[in-house]
Amino acid sequence: MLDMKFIRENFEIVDQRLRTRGGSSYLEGFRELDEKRRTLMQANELLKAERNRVSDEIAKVKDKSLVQQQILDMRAMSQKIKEQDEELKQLDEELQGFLLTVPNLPDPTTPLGASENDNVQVRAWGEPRQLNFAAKPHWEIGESLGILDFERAAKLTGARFVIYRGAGARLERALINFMLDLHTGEHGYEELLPPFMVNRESMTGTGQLPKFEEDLFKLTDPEFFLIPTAEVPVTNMHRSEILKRGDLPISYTAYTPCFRREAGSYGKDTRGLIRQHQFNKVELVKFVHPSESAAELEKLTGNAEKVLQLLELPYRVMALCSGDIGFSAAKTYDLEVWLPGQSCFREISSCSSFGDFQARRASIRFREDDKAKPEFVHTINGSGLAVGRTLVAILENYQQSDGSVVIPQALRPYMGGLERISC
RNA sequence: GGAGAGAUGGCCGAGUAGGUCGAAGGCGCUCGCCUGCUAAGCGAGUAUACUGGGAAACCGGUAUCGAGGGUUCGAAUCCCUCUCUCUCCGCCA
Repeated sequence: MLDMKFIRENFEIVDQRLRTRGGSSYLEGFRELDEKRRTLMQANELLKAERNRVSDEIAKVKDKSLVQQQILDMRAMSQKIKEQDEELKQLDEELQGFLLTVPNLPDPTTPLGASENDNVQVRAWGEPRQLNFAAKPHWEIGESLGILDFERAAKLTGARFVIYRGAGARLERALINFMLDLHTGEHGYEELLPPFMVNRESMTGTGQLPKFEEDLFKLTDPEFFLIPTAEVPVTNMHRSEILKRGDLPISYTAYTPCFRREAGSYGKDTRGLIRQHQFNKVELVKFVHPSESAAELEKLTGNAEKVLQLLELPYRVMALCSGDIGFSAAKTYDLEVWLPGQSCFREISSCSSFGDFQARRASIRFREDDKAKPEFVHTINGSGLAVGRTLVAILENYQQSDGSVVIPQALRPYMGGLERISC
């Protein structure tokens, strides 16, 4: 959420920067609504001040029969105040609802552009493997090795689900452990295992709601939402808290399954593991001091890259352009891994800084020192990595001409020493 | 699922026959004094949001004692609903 006062005082600049996301103005109607609210509010508070003053006077008088007239006057005034309160509440809700649907300001370092075609490659690591045989896509490899079963998963649940079997299930589990061990052991993150369902407030705190409800799986009675990413429970952990300066930066890593409706993506990536309704992810989340936010994004991105490097999977780092960054993000780096089976780079991690956008929504603050007023922290998060897509990358990059798949060196300890998956 | 207890400021904790309570007291913290170190002592200060004025320092208003409604001229205090926490019983991985 953007600061209402900031929008008011910098309207043109804010409007202009938001427009770099594409589409028309996001601030239509803001000024009128804001003006209306403040005008009413001033009138209303004037009445309340008067009521408080007279009520104090009444309190001082022992014999209430002497102040019958004032009591009657105040009765009428209270009625008026009540009506205004009602009207004001509506305006507040309207304004709040409005602000919740305004996306974050793109960071000045976010490249300008209209679509993913305008994203900028920042760096690349590793040489895309040249296989001396016809590379197969991962779903063919997975099915022929008997480690991925899409058909039976469709029977159990439906399209966009999978059953991992045998070495495949173990490989997924090995990746999760490998990533968590790396981030906790080498990169200084604290491991969390949060709830996989959260309430509406949490979804609003990180920006999924109110705008993107159709992307979520929702439970009723009680109303919970299945998390689309661990970012939601982990970021909301410190919702409505005031942290100490010395606590920052806070770094958490968490494995969770992620649940996404993938509404509007019908026809896209229908085959294989790339786009599932349920997938596993190890997430990295940081709460940082505003002055450290840029550096911490670089660090977190590097932490995610490290996973790919240790697995020896070639990738490139893309800076997303203003038209392609997410609703809550100010700046985003995507890590794209090379997939020989499909001859393309695919997103395997998305690392974003949010400035104080999420912190303001979720009211996550800190004090510079014990004397200082609370300020909003900055939040940063990224996948470290999407586990299913990592498995895809391994299958496609490590496939052999005989149909088997070699296990990357770094994972073998997690696979009980297994060096190769074959039929 | 059944029975009971509770939710107050950064923390602990008073306050329930409605008004002088944004809220005692303590701790913590900040500034100053004092003490040749440390500890102790003394004095002052120390919530947040919105909003009006001001370049700013700052000054004023309103709201907030789990959340939302109600009663009242006036509610932390009374009534209703909800959420959460704790204890006991049942059930359960």
